[in-house]
Amino acid sequence: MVTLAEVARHAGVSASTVSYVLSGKRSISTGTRERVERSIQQLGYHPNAGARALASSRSHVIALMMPLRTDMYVPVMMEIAVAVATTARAHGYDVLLLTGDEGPAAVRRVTGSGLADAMILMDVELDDERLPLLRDSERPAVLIGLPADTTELTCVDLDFVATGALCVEHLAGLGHRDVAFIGEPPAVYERHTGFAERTLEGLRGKAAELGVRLLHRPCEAGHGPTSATLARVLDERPGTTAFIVQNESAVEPLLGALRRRGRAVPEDVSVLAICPDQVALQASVRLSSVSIPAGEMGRRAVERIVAKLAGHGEDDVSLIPPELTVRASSGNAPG
Amino acid sequence: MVTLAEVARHAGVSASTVSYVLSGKRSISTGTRERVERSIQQLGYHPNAGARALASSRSHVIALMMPLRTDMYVPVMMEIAVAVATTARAHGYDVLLLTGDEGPAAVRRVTGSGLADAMILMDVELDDERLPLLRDSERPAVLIGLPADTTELTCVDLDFVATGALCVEHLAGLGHRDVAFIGEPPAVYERHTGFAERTLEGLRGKAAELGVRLLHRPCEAGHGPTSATLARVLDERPGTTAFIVQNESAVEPLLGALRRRGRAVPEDVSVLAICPDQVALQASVRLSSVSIPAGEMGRRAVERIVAKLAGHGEDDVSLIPPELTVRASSGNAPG
DNA sequence: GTGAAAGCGCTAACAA
DNA sequence: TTGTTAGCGCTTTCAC
Repeated sequence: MVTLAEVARHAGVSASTVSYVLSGKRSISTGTRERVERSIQQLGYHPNAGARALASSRSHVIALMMPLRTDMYVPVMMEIAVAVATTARAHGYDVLLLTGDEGPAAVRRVTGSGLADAMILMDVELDDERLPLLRDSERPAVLIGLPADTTELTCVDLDFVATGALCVEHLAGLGHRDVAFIGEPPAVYERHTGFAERTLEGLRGKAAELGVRLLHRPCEAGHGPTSATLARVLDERPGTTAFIVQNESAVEPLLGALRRRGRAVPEDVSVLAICPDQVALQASVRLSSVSIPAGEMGRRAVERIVAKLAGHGEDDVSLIPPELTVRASSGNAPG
Repeated sequence: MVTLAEVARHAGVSASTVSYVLSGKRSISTGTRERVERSIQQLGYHPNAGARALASSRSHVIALMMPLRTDMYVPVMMEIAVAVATTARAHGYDVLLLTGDEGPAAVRRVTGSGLADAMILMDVELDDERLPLLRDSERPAVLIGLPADTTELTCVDLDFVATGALCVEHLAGLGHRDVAFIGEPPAVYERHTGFAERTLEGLRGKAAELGVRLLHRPCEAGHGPTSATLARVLDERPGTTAFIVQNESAVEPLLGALRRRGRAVPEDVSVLAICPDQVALQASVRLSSVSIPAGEMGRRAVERIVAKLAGHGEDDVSLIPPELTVRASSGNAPG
């Protein structure tokens, strides 16, 4: 293993000079810098991460805590993770992957040991048990998702309240008066997941405002449960002319079930999805949708973290405004 | 920040004693151990990761290198990642997430800096450019997937050759003589991804052996491309009575397209998938399938790594035998 | 612009 | 069974 001392000897300078060439924390004459850089190349030197962390009390690692639940749409999680990793690298950080199963203990372990300089938490619940720890910790943290109380916390998320409102607005504008909302599986609501409740809030608020009748039905993944949910909705509200879907695994089954009942999209019923663009585009009907900006969320989270680690950057909530793309699945209410 | 020295003082013992209580590398009297453990609790001590890594030259971190490509089925990657993280934690290791975009440089960086003790690589190509580095490195590595040349390498994978053979065998046993194989998108084959080529090898070998006619068609994701592929197959081989699908995004579109053509599954055509159980179960027809044991692959990879880090464990290829579950989508050939 | 040297917190001989 | 101590490789004051 090549050490900094060996590089220093090879370049004929002191250890501190090599260190400063690497960190750029003091000015170095061009000649010296070049000599050092050449030695680094020739010897194939890589600074030892542990030694660096010990001496500087900075690991240059960001911890990313992911849920290990399987009832959330996985590609979104993955896209966030990849965006986090990529953005972090661009800022000189590596990413440590933590799964949710350790719970608050993981927060203690990682912050306590100096394994990571900061953390990003996904899948935040409204009253998340990790939050008190985060508030007390002196290490920066960013939540992807919004808890009930955001004081002393930095959060990044899609504005789901606005998303819900936007969906209702779009459909109301097309003349729909009876709208059904096909949501995530019941467990997601029972867990009080922030995004699910906030979407509902936006939906209900705007529906009340515009005099739209709204039916909310959580829905398990798969064809069977989706058909059953649809059947129930149409029994209870035969006049339903539009569906809002926030459940990737129900999108295609719903389209199939509507077809089997002879309901044409968008002539007889409109379908509006809240999902990643990829899902909207690959569905059997090109779906009008509000997209989930997963990559953008991951990127923003890292940028917030990096700013905080650099000293600037205060606590705040950064909500990404929803964007609705009209495609082939929404149209005027029939009649 | 609480240090080991403070714990030692608090417990009235020396630093090394605390260290040995933590590592278990030498026997400690029960009384001392209890005193030390109580001090650790009371002070809320967490060993500093950097210092530990520096002194022991072990970071207790395993790097996991993931592709950032999006043309592979994401839930499988994710399931592997979660299994790796969970299993690693159970063995006292953390997981560093690397995306593929740094390529071989990431291998150099991580092994050179001692950031990680070992690495796990996913999405291995047949002639992967990271392999020479891995062979030279003194740090253990495990590949999830199989390159062309496995000498000096440790690999874990589903036995895709056997998988292909098993699929043909099952269908041939049901009397099918004309089988079409709907594969991954063309890019996957052009990249010479190990699993795709090996599946094909198993398929072709067994088909030749049993006198089954096999048509291979790569297929892009989505409804449009899948319908087009199906149309082409049925034009070229009107007698096709069975489909093998190794492409999660084509499964449901294929079933839909067959329905639209009035072909009943499994009475008119059989469909056999190579996919995770979840996909097979959530499809509109419960699919006969060979499952992708993603979790098992992640677990095995970590166990191999841990064994190597402990000194035992030699290089070898660990192939998981395929398991075919017959569900509702495969049956006797018509006629 | 550069060097010398004192740690950072822990591990693992070596001693007792 | 326990203590003493010399590093591990780097950063960063302090001095020049």
